[in-house]
Amino acid sequence: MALEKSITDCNVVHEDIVNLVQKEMPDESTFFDLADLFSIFGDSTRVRILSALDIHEMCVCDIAVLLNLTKSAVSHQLRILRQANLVRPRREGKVVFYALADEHVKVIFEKGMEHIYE
Amino acid sequence: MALEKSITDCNVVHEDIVNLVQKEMPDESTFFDLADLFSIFGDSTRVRILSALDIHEMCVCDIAVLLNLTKSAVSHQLRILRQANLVRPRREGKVVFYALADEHVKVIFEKGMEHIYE
DNA sequence: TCAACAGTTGAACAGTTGCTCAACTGTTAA
DNA sequence: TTAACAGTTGAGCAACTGTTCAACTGTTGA
Repeated sequence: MALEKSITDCNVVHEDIVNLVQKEMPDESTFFDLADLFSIFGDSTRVRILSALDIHEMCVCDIAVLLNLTKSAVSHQLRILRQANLVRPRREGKVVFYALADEHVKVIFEKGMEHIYE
Repeated sequence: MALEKSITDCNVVHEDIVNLVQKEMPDESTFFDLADLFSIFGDSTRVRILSALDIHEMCVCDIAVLLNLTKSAVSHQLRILRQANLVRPRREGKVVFYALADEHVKVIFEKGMEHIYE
């Protein structure tokens, strides 16, 4: 694939490297998906919710009290987490319990921790 | 530690669970650090830069041409990546080469991919 | 049937963020 | 010394995001 015409004001300094990297790199859409996933982890409120649910499933009120947020704020964030398949709701009467959807969350967490504490 | 007075309009529905989770959860500052790290991965431009550098070290011009961005835009993003210790600069004459700082980046990437493609 | 409460939703607002632009620094080569 | 070019930086702007507020739905129990 040829290099697209650049909007930059500089010459290609190392065309061989650019071509190599362009050939090896994943599809552009992959990066949008990746960025979307990581930006969900990029908010401390959502990360705290995920961390809490990693310990025990909780209802919206529990989370709100634990993190000192309004039910509304929690619910908005849970919607985002739900849409990303990171949490799973379970209704029991008036109460909706949320739990982590899978193990990936935990692993991504741990890798982030490792980077911070080195 | 006692539960802080909640701003929510709801009663604690499951006080035992809230207390358990509160006891087990990491420090609040941990979540700010984690969110800061992940929000860096939460932008497709930065993710693309990191992915490119994962294949080969590159100078600012190379990256700009590859991703069809201005040098300025790339430089701004590289500063953010530098400050987070995710990339490392190496000057050679007029040219500054950037490379990934460590292996964590790669691992965090891969875990993100795994979640997307399941 | 209806009051009470858990949870959801959409609009609005404040704060944040990524890019552009223009001016700058640093290095090389003539 | 100075022109040329790689890269950096700060201000400004447009787009995005998280919270609040108010109104809503859904379920329970009296």
